[in-house]
Amino acid sequence: MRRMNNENEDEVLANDQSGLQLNDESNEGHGGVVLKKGPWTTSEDAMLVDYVNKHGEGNWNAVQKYSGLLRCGKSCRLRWANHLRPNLKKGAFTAEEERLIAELHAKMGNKWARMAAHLPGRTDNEIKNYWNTRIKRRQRAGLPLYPPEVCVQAVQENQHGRSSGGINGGNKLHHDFVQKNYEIHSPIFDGWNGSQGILPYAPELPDISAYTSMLKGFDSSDYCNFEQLTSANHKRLRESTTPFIGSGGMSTNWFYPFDQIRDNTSDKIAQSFGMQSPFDLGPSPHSSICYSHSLSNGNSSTSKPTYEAVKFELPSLQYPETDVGSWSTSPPPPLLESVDDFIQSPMPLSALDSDCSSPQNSGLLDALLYQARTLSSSKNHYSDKSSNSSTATPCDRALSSTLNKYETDWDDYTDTVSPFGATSMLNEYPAASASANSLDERPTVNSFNG
DNA sequence: AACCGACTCAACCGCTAGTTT
DNA sequence: AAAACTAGCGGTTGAGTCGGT
Repeated sequence: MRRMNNENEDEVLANDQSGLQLNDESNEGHGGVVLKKGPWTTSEDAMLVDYVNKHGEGNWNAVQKYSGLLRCGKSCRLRWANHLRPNLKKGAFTAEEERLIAELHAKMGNKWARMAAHLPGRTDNEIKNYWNTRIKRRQRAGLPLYPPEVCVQAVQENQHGRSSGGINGGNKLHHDFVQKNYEIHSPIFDGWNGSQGILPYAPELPDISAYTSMLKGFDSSDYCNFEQLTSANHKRLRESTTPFIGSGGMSTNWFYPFDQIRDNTSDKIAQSFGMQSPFDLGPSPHSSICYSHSLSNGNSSTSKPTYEAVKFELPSLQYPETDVGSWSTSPPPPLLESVDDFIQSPMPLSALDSDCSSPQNSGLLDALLYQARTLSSSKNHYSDKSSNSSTATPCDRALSSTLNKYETDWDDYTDTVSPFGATSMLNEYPAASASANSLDERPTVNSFNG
């Protein structure tokens, strides 16, 4: 296919004008012409380029009529956009591009076209493929999706946005950033029901007030019809249902069992991996920033009654970007849209703030900060090893501590000999460990068994 | 050498939003 | 206002390739 040389492509075309999905009755063009599907040949490319040169882009449905191509307009547009248009950059992504993609994805989510707009010469399809591949690799290896600098930057930008106030001064983190780095699963997203009672540990759930603070302004009635939501919007919801390791049983095994890390040493490890409440900014909340960990425990014995509500409501935290102006004052849009936009809501780079649509009700960071405040004001048995600037608020200190520790842990995490590194987690997750030695994952070196 | 599983990526499909009639 | 059309987006699929056994 893509590596098929041009000669072979033309051969295919010559030998098989009627083959290769050509006779799909459902693909008739104008005048009942059967449209071709499948790989493009060089001659088809030439025809398309010729057409575009003469008529310009757009009006793709006319291509077939005027160029003689037996392709639907859609196919032509795609071929042009992804392969034929000038200034396309081919080849592997550079490190800078990869960093930018991660950064963009942290803020935009699966908005491939928007991301492509920030990566000259790259196509949405290319970025999408890259990201999906990256997701697979990193998930298999038990690595966080986003590099630490992206997490830190995102958090800092968010914090900055908050401090600068204004209606757009809130969350710039995308749901995927939240979900994949905080691993806040929703039953919508991860088949929570099937996992109830499965997880071997029962993380303390954050005070629901953290969430309610995120949700303030939301009409509770928006959350009442979950069943309809899930069925009606099944396809769209999958967008955020990035399959995690063990997602067959869901995220059940995504983390090594909490029970196994109860001694002092392993407690630290657990904290490093954010085994506490993902919003727990106490011991090592930082780790929840980029280390995936599941909230979808479903262990009812420890889950607060509100937990389910949390899980239900989380996807509804963002409004459609068109609603930015009314973010702080208007009731939320219908849940369906809320969920969809939560999943897909664009969170443009701060440097590209023109379309910044961050709501005041910021969600993740608010929850983080709220929890930080809560924890700071309560007795903190890890209290204040961090520098306590006289001006810093407890919240700031907690966040600062979070970020610092997070960076440290990232180093540990990427340190293959570190007992706090990925190795330990992978060893607790054989499936991940078994296949973790590829590409950007570091090989597992040793095991750590607490 | 053959097999097999993982990976990559081009292309397709379904859907939605915007525009035109 | 509604229907039809068009463009674009994001998810998914499947064929080819690669690397390990």
